[in-house]
Order: sequence, then C-alpha cells, then structure tokens
Amino acid sequence: MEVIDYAYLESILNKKNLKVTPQRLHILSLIKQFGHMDIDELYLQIKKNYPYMSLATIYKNISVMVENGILNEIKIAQQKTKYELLADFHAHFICTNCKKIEDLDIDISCILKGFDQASVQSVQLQIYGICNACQKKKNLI
Amino acid sequence: MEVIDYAYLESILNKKNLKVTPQRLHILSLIKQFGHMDIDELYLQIKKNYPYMSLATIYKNISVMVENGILNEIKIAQQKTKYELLADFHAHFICTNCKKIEDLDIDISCILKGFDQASVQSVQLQIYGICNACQKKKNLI
DNA sequence: TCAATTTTAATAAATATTATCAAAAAATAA
DNA sequence: TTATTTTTTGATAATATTTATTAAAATTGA
Repeated sequence: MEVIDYAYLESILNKKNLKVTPQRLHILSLIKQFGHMDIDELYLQIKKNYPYMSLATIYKNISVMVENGILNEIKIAQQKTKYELLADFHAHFICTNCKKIEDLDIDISCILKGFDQASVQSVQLQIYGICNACQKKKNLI
Repeated sequence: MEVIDYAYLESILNKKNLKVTPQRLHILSLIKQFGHMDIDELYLQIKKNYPYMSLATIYKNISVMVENGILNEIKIAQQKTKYELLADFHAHFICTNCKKIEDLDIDISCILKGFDQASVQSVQLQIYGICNACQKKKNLI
C-alpha cells in the first residue's frame, strides 16, 4: 500500500494555477498509484471512496489536466485512451494478451537524429507484443 | 489523379477470403488515395460517389479489414483514429498545427535490440511537432 | 470573514459506435 | 445459366461515450 504524498500532488496543481480540490487530488492519486488508467477504470475506483463524484467531473478534470501538461494521454490500439502522470520520456509495452501496460526506458536519440530539435514536440512509442507472464502461461499449455 | 488498380484491391480481399463488394473496393481505393483517413473523412468522400452507402457499412468494413490485417489503425492524440493500408513499418510525423500526417521511413532496429523477436508483434512510433510548411508560415508572421 | 472566481454534480444534449435483421448481392455448385 | 448457400448491405434502433449547461458549493486571496 503506497503512501500518497498529497503535498506533492497539490504542488502539481498549484504550479498550473488549478484549484486544489479533493476530486482532483483523488484522481491524481489513483493515476499515480495505478500508473495508467482510462476513464472507466478511474470511475470504478473513485466510486469506492467518492460514490457521489460525477462522471462529468472526471472527464472535465482529465481534459483540463491534459491541457495543462499534468497528464499524458496514451492512445492504444483496441483499448480506451489511458492517462498517466507526465514524466520523462518512456515508451510503452502493451501486452496484446492481458492488456497490461509497462513503462520502458528506451533511448530514442537514435531515431531523432535526423530531426530538427525545434520541430519535435513529443514522441509516442508503443511496442505491442506478449509479456513475459503471458509467454510463460502459453508454454505451459 | 491517381489511377486505381482495382484488380490489386480485389486480390487483397480475396487473400483474406472477404467478399469483393463495390463498397469495400471504394473504401480501399479512398484510403489508398488519401493515405490516412478517419471514419468521418471516409463518409464525406464516399457520399460524393455512393450517397446511399450506410455509415454502418463503413464502420463494419473498417473493423473487418483491421481484424484481417488489411488496414492499420493509427491512434493519434487529439484526433480521431486514422486508418491506412497495412504496409512495411514506418513511423508517423503528426503536425500539431495543421494536423497533417506524414509517413516516415525510420530504422527502428536500434530500439528493438533488447527485445526478444518473438515477443514483439508490432510497433507504433509517432512523432508530434510542427511540419516544414507550418514552420515557414510562422516565420512570416 | 467576505467576495470573486472556479469547480462540482446532475442531467440534458450531442457524438460516436455497435447491434439487429430483412433484403440484396456475391460466390459456388449444379 | 440458374439455383443455392453464404455473406454483405442499408436502415435504423440501441448503446456507449463525451461534451455542454447551470445552479449550488467550494476554493482562494484579501
């Protein structure tokens, strides 16, 4: 059970001049805890502790936080859009079997060589495949 | 004006045991012509020549052709999902200003080094930035 | 505490996608 | 060619998803 550093989450909102509300802190803490979440997963988790929170509030806050560069939007084939806390660049490995998403620290300087620094704003790199856990399971069959 | 090779499009469908219909050929020819299209763009173009074609038919065929590996689904931040003919790997450059999508021939062997060949099924690489045309326009202001 | 501003919840409205099914079309066999 | 089987289409209903609206509540700074 991870201890949530709410002061840190508050500072993220303050930096962007977004008001600190329990709803926003709860959304952020869940995303921090789970790593990558889509709207439905968020709504499901949130209903456990904040049964009154409106789905519209989640949609609104997610989009505000994406616009303000607090959250990163990850669009994945055959899945709902996922959100994660914005962090240093990393790629994602997506298991097409169990749907799990893993962060990958990959150096992408080799593919950005030819590009003008100023013209590149961000990079999304997704590698689809079968994760180790699923691979093992398959071998047992 | 590109000449469409319908025999080639038919062979694509035949290989996957999908029946050849005017609707499917038209969808494929448009995607071949435009490169990357979303459902709305397709519907708009299709209405010009096949005003009677149902939106449901487009949705159905797109998903059938994605499932059969004829089309590739490209999910892009802040945009509707785009579809392209499946081809050899290439990355996409997405201009965040004019929304244009460019194919990029980038060698990604350098980032796949650490991976077990068997565990990787596909890779999506998207580079977001400002395209040359938009860069020039900005300099003029 | 008070006032200005933002955010929330509830819900309506708008969009987007999928399911249903009878009729039409395509492929295959006779 | 024609008949038969199977698939696909179009229309539309049903779902699902997302955005807009607005009064009430909460947050922030003075």
